[in-house]
Amino acid sequence: MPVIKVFPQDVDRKLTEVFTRFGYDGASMELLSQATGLKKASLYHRFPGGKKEMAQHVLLNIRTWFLERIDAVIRDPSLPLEARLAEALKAIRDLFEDGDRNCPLRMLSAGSESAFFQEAIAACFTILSDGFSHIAMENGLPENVAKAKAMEAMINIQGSLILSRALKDNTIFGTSISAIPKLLGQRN
Amino acid sequence: MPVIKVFPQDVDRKLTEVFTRFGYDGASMELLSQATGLKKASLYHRFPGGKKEMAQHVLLNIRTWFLERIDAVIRDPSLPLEARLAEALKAIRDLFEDGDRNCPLRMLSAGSESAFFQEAIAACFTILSDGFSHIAMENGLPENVAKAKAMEAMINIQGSLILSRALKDNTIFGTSISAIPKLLGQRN
DNA sequence: GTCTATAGCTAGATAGAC
DNA sequence: GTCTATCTAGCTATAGAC
Repeated sequence: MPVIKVFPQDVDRKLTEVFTRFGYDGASMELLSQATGLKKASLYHRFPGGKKEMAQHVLLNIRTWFLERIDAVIRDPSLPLEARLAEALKAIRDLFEDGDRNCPLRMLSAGSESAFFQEAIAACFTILSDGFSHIAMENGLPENVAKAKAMEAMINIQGSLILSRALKDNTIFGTSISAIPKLLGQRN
Repeated sequence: MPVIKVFPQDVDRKLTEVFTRFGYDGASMELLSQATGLKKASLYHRFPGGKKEMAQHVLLNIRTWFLERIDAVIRDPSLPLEARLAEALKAIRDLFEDGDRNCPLRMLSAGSESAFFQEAIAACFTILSDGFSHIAMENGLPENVAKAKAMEAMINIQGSLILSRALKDNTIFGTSISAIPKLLGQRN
């Protein structure tokens, strides 16, 4: 009989899912308990700080995801430049399920504890921004232009996701993602 | 002694403010009561459907705002084309307080009743989209291009607002708004 | 480490006086 | 039309058995 019945990574996945779908205020302990299969008292055992600590933990996992699936890929010397960006964008499509899934960073950046999460959220966006900048500079753009284009790419991702979901049309998201390589100076 | 102590338009403003700052789930009846200066029972007298009806009412007001401050301005024949767009963009800067204020449409598009509000939110975005398209076509762009550029402009507004607030840098929002006239085919 | 049970509070919502 | 007072259900969080 194992002591840990539910694996931490499964709990993490489910917590992320609930916060992403319902936001911080909408993610009740009851929902989090049902999704993870752990009773509320068990969740408090793993996260003594309660809901706030769970969300913070989710944000740390997302940061790790950005480091592994974006930053590391974009700086992987074993891949050609175009393939690195293609893989990073593939990861982003997966993260947002081609427009079906909300952005967890955005969902946690609103709500009653948003100030508490601000730093962790900004850190994730900065990883992405630096990655896109790196690509743009490798594509020959000067640093200030590369940074502006990287910001534009992030704006397109966030904005297109919102409009895709508001207008129930995922092609908005798909089109925006497809335009990013050219935006970052990639020549076809 | 007036029967109505608090004017409806003041109540509407405060309700909008609370929903915009805290989102649907974060906007408690207590917060809404304190902000409006009306006790909870009085709010229920004005909005028998409770919080859901208040948010729906807020969305109808926003739709009116878009019709008056965006649609009417953009189609105002007494103004030159560039001035119409400039005034509409000024209204948008005001609406979002140059990046300090969340988008009420976005804040209501997430949360436990998001499906209920979806149609009203999409209607507002459509007014803006049609207005931007109109400008772009008047600037000589073909319809399909105009529609794509209009969508891009809305994506830039929503995305830049999110990143401005996440990174605490309102120049992101300002820069994106400034770029919209050129995006919609305006020649300087 | 997980559970049942429950405390203590706040949520949305209502009754009825004025 | 607004209020005080209150209801019930849900919330976050904890105590203590196993």
